[in-house]
Amino acid sequence: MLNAQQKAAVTYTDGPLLVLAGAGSGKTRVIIQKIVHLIEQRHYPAPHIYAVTFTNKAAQEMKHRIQHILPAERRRGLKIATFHTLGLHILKQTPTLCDLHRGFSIMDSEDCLGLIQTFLPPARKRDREDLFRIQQQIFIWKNALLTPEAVSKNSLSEESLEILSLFQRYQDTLRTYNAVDFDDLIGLPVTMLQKHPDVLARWRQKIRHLLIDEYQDSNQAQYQLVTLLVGEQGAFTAVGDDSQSIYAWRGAKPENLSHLARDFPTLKCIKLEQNYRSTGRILQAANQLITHNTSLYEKRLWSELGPGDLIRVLCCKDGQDEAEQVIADLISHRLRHGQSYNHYAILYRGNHQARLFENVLRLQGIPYRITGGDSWFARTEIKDMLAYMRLLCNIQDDTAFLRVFNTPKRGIGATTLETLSKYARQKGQSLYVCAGHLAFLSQIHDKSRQAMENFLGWFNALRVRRQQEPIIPVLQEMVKTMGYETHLYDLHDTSMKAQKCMENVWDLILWVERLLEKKPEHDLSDILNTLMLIDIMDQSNHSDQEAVQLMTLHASKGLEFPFVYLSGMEEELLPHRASIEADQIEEERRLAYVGITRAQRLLTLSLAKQRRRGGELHQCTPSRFLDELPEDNLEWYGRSVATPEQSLARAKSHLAGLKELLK
DNA sequence: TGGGGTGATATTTTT
DNA sequence: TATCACCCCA
Repeated sequence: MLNAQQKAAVTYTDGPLLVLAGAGSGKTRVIIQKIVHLIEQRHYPAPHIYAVTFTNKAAQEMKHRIQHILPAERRRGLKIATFHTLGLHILKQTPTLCDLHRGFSIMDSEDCLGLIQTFLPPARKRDREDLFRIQQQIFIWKNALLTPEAVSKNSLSEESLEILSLFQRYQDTLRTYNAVDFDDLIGLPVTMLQKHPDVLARWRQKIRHLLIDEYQDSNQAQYQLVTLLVGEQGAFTAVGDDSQSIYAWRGAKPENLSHLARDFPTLKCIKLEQNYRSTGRILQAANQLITHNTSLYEKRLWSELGPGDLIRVLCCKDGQDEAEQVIADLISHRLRHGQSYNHYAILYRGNHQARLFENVLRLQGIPYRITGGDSWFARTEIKDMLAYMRLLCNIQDDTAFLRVFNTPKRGIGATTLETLSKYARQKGQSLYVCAGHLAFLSQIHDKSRQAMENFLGWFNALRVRRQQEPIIPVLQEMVKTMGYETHLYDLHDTSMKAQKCMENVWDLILWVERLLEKKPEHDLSDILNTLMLIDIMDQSNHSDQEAVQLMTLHASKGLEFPFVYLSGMEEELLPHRASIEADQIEEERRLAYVGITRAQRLLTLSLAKQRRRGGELHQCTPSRFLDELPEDNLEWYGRSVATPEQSLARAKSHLAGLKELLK
């Protein structure tokens, strides 16, 4: 059953609609029901409805839920995807209008960073901070939809001027590689649609209603894309909550919520304030915390679920102790209440905090699942394989070539590569293409030439087969003949590791195969691009074997769990140090808000008195956010403020204990 | 192949 | 400090 506001949001189709939905107010439900309403009641054909989310997980969840409501034939052609996937769809329709060709590659942030690195003089290559600053600036420009030319019109500092020239070179290189980065997936469609009204008209016809989840996370470029696609009449439903805006660092503009009212005068706005998720005390705590922020939209969440339990605060000695206490508590709680492990979540600010918990969980033999952290694609063997596949599809992709040409080692060294780079730059063609030129081959030593010719012969044969045969056997053949397994055994000191890597390689092939089965009309390059945007782990996560969930606060948004442990409630960690310095406490507070509102029935906060950070042992102060919670709702454990005497006494007794043990 | 030692390096969040 | 890549030796 829907409440009055939810129902209004679902059935309103007269114009642009903004739904301000507090945490746990049934936001996703509204989107799903609205899709159903559009199809069933308003007879929109499913292919004309597009729902966009920001994370794969959210998209996945939505697809999953709609499967249970709409029969397959009714939802055929319905699009539920991330913003970046939408951008990819648009690019794929008309790549040439964006200066791309069919089969273009997507490069991830790491690839892009590596690319920028190649532009810098060797002396600067090692300065990570420098590198990061450059990437960040380029990212900011791209998200403001600025071209290098546009940027150059402003007066710039010397440093910015230098970054600008790198930006220019970066963009040019991507285009010659026939590649795009993540930001291009949004930016290129926007500029293209602005320039080509006919294409825009086609897309407007195709997308008769656009639904956008977590609208507060959209950035400038994404806002532009939305306004273009929905046209003046504004056939869209945007759902968002400014209190849950936690992606400002990635360019998200929560102001986009209010910009909608400015750009669409007929915008209707509906607030959802009834929370169906959490018990009263948890909700009160969240409400009170967020009042310390200046928010764009006033709202007050309320719940009918009763007050529920107190929020517990576990004060721990250090990070290790925190992990042990939390997990001990979890174990006993589970036993006492006969709960299953997947009803528990441990949340934290940064991925590195997962380690301590992971260790203890493993020690206790408790099943757990970590979301986020290093993705599959960060693994070397996966990146290697993807590079091979990318090159197979797109021989312009020099980044892929650079990875491929000497992995495994083929006796083609730095000198040869340098000669090749020079030659290729002169010719203005890709490395792979040039590598086959006689004019180049004659310039290098016999041994290198032999190696290069062998490699090219082998790879070209694969490319020919790719055109004519089913792709999977070709890929399998490639893996078997490329000598990668031997390379792995050389690389790793244990055969165990090498075997594991090889398994990953075969898993990847398996994934490609499965994706192909699911979408038979796709070719390898489509699959590759899909893989770049979807983390394999997201999908395998669907195996719902029971396990405790570990994830960052960011990753937890949109999810809910009966029992939540929110760890690391300390200054410099939950308001993160960098955010304190950058004066971005409000975003951190929203992050805490997101964490608290994940809990349905029981929330446990934990903090450590000291924590090792880098080399040093760091004394921690409890998070200021703890002071901002209603004290009556909190129940403290172990809050003995240790005076020096107490510490001394504790140390003595500890020592005595040790002596006892030694006897 | 596997064990152990050394030295460098990291610490915010993600498509 | 803890981990990881890397290297050497058995």
